[in-house]
Amino acid sequence: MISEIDPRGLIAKSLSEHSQLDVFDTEALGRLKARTKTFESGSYVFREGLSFSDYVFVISGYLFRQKQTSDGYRQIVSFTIPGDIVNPENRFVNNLDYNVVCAEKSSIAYVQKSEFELLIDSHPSIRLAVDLRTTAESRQLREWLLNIGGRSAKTRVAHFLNEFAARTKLRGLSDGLHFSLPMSQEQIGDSVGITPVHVNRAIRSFVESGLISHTNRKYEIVDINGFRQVGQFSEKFLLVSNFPQ
Amino acid sequence: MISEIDPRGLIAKSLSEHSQLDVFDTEALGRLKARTKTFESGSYVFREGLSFSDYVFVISGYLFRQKQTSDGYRQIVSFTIPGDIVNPENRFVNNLDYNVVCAEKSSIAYVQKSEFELLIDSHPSIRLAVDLRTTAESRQLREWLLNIGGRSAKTRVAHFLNEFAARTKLRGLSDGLHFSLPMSQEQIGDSVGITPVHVNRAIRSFVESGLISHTNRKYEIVDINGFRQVGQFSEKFLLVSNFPQ
DNA sequence: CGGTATTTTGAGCAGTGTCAAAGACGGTGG
DNA sequence: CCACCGTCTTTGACACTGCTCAAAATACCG
Repeated sequence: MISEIDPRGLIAKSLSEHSQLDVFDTEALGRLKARTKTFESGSYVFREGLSFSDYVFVISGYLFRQKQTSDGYRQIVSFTIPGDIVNPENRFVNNLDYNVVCAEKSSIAYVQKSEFELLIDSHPSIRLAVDLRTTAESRQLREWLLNIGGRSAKTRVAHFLNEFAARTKLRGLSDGLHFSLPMSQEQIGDSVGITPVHVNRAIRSFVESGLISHTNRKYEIVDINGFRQVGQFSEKFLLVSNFPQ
Repeated sequence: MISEIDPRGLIAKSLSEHSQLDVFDTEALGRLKARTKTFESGSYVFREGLSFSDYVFVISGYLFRQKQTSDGYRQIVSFTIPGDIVNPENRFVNNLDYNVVCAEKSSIAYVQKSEFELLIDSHPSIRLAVDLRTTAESRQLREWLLNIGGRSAKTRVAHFLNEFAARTKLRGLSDGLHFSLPMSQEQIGDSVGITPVHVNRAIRSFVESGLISHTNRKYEIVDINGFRQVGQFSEKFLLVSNFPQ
């Protein structure tokens, strides 16, 4: 099941989302020594505040970054897809301000801090690629802020589903119209700031109006233009434009 | 009024918030050649998507970074205080995904891209400081996401006011208890995702319960512990810990 | 196959939003 | 220096989105 995914290619693909990598860069990425580990659904890959030193790449599976209020509400602040770096801030700090939890059984690769940073230092375009990924993630945070702060419950859910479709397509993990989303409706709710009951009503309304179809956790976007419109979704925020202008 | 603020010292102070700068770093920062410009309240310093090339520092005044939905809602995604870099992503991209607007009359310093990057390249601790500021800003975005997604209207407003107090204190711009907040209640609402009417009710309730006092746009936090508790506020997220652990 | 977690649905309610108007403030021009 | 005007704050009444509680139906897992 996982075997069809090429970890090294995925990471290179992730890093070349916003700028070019050449063959030497890609090969160097392929030579990284990684220790891989599998986590069950729901298990914590990182705990907030604990220090670490390795870089962590997602090989397969989807993970959440999440924070909590003092009265127990859990807010999902982003999710990773295969190829993403879980802790890019590892270059600058040695702990995280969020927890990282698996949405499903996931496979994770650990790369030593020194080894990855040596790679970055010797390959300027890999360094740029990592920096651009970080910039892109900041943009995603701001878009989520706009989504949660400024849109209705239904629109938020549609935006979230559109984002998942777009990101997996960009990474070559789906065709952008058919995908299985390994998240409960409660987790979707915690991502967009509404209750699971309301997530359900939103999704059902999309199905009823013929925008998507949905069974178990498989989604098909039937009317992509209509669905994007409902979610006020534009994939512009997923793409950062690189120099030169 | 502005004359009591030392721009160069402020920028150094901003950059040394999360790591150490030595005298040589500070002096080098002081030698930066800057072109300064004054903007009126409400004017745009940057427009989303437009390309630029200079680094922009805030000398005095408060600015918003803001985005809009397609149906016109405006979400403020962060605000800057004097000493901040408005566009730190200038190192990697040449345009912004948000607009930058003055909350009040503000003074801005432009530093040439090449000059600032030369400085970064020759001063590793300045480079680290900039990277740490960027990391800190990502943390702030995630905290805002938690605030908007997971807390009640009153709690959000209290959290926002606490954050303003804490950040200005950290930068040496207030004592953390008395401050004038140059934002309308509508702008506060757009920051935390509620209507201005509701912001007003929240603030009034804080006044009535003796947590703060408030006239015009001057605030005094009377019961700091109580007010932090109401806002579920901890300033941990403002501080990133530097290596070594 | 049984037990558990998730999805789905309903009914009632609470927190926020909407609309509207009055009061306060601050800036401007005469 | 004052009167005016526009913007912001404050307040009230009411509507509605989204939440709570609860229970049934369905899917998942060992």
